[in-house]
Amino acid sequence: MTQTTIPRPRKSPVQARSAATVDAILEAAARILESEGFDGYTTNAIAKRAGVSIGSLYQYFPNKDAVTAALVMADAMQLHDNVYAAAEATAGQDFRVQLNALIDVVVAHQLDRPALARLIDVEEHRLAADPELEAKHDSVLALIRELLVANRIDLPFDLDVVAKDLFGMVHGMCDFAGDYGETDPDQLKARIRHAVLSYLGVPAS
Amino acid sequence: MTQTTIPRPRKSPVQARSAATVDAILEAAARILESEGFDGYTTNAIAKRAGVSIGSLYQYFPNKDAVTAALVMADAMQLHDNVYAAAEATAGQDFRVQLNALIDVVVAHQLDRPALARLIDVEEHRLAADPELEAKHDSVLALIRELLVANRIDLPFDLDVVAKDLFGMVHGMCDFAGDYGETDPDQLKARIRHAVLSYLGVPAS
DNA sequence: TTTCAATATGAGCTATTACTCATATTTTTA
DNA sequence: TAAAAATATGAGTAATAGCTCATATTGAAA
Repeated sequence: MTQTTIPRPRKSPVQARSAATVDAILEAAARILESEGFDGYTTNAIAKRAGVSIGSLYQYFPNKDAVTAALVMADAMQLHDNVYAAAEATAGQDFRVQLNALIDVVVAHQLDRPALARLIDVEEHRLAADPELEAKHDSVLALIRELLVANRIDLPFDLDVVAKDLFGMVHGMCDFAGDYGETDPDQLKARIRHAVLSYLGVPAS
Repeated sequence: MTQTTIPRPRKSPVQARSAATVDAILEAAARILESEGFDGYTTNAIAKRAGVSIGSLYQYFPNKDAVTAALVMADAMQLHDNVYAAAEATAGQDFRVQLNALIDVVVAHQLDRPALARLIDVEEHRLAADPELEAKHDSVLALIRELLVANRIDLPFDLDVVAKDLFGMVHGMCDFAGDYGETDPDQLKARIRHAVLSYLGVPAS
């Protein structure tokens, strides 16, 4: 059964081998979710694929949801870090360049392992809200907002919700493209850029 | 356990009372998914909430996935019918009016029971592809495409993918709005209209 | 080297859940 | 009204999944 309590690691690994165990568990969990979906996503299967015993899994995670929560958090951190790296790499450049860099990161994040990304989204909703996770999300949205403010984007909407809209748009378009087996990511990216730029009222080039 | 075989009703109800039983089961399934999520979504719980025995449930559905598939299909048909009704009601009117009518339908469909809509989406992916279901989806997309063609929308993209993009955008924006607890649907609708119209290059009014 | 903490193991317990089936009740048909 | 078909019942079964715990092994500290 799934718990509703906030899942936290039971103990922190101090030696190198236990850190490797935790990593292996998370990677195995991701791969199972990706290849089997929720059906095959059992703690015994995760431990087996990770090459560790079920007992070891429960040494570092109090329950199954804790494994999932760690997976969700790792995913959020990766997106966060990539977004910030892209922003830094394009700082001071043309607005469109900056925006494209961000779009590239988000699209890549969604298209890299589409099935996994989708299931992580689902689990994110099911699990109790984790303040640390929310902070990562808010941080990403804040970055986008700042970019809009700095470039004097003027819309009849609050820029906070505009940032969310952009994120939602990109998300939704990626999901649908995946659903319909779109293969060319560049085509998709071009349309997403078009959608974002036109929403913001920025001339294409 | 979940089956991967295509779920089909075991037998069709012929008397009125059994049709009522089937309806009660599907409504109960929807309500449980909505209020408890996947955790509480068990066949025994569905039967109980529907006020029928577990045996009755399995008279009309060969397995649990068949219940879910029926739920998914009902949802798709509702959207399909509403979209076509809206198109018919605004036929011949201004393009923006027609488009707004469609947007209203899709947004309403997504916001009416947001948690349910989301979980139905998830199940839709997990279940084996049902040709009848795909046909409903394609039919909706085709309607949108026709609307674009009839109004000579000219974009550097194939109108097939444009229709999907629009759907994805609306979907994603609704989901995100729900996530962040947006309460005013009119505000959201205004932004979605803006997003769609600007993507299509149609002046606002 | 000895001691102790950290880590790893996996058989097995408990609870849950999808699903069956023998039986009972209701409705239709003849 | 009698027979047959349709529908409803729910205790029970088999399988599975989350999780524990007594024990073993490995590494660090003294």
